[in-house]
Amino acid sequence: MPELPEVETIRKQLSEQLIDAEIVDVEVRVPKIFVGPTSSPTTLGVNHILDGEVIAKISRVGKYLFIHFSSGRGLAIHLKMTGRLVIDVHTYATVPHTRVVITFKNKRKIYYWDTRMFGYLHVESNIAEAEGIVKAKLGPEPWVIDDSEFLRRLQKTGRTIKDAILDQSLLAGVGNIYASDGLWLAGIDPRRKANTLKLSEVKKLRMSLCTVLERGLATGGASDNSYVDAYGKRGAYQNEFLVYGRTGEPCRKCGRELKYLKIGGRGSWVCENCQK
DNA sequence: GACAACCTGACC
DNA sequence: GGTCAGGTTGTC
Repeated sequence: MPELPEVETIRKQLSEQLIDAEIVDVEVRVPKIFVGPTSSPTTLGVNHILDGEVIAKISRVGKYLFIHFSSGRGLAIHLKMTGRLVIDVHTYATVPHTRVVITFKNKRKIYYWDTRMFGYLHVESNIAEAEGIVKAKLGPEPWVIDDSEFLRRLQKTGRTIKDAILDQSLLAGVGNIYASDGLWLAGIDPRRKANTLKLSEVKKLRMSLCTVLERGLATGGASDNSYVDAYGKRGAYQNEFLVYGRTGEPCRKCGRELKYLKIGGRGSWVCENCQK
């Protein structure tokens, strides 16, 4: 599900609600999702490994979330395709696919819900260090990468530009929705080889990616499929997709039919008139 | 760099 | 029955 705007929305909401909250226990319904500090799954049932931990800060790198405890320990979280983190939406206690429940001393609860179970919560003994390792592995986010650095990175690969911007080690935070929409806004064909882009096109692409990510943030994210925010509410970016998922619908610039393509195994949408 | 794998569910 | 799905990792 979630790309940078969705994960950032959740990060903000968790921060608003749960700074200084103290954990009393963690209910593990699927052990492989709540992973212990030795990188091994925990056991089924109530787990006391985080008892007494107090949330000091919640940060995000790309699509990863880091819950920092005042002890220096923490949780590294990735929601992958269908992960949700919701606060106090108590219907989640009994609904199918709730995998982990964290309970706080003030009676509040975080439910981790995930149909496909690709996501995880990793217990980290040093969360700052864990965050640093992820940060080092990932590329910069679109609003901080330098245009010439972006160009340099794109010139090193023979892949399509679509594949390249989805590569988190090249550029962090962009997923299939914002990649598809950003390429359309920049007027660049997703099938182009990344190393054929000129500096002027790279600049335009970076700006366009920033624009669509900011639009995603402003609308509370894309709830085309299963995404909901930390309050269980849907975003609205799906109502203004530029091309994502709009097979056969008219291009918002020229009115021509948008085409569906498969690039690097992922769905892609393109206006062959506007994207070159 | 291509492709399968990790899973479940929705849709044709 | 088959294909597709917002992501990442590990294999050839």
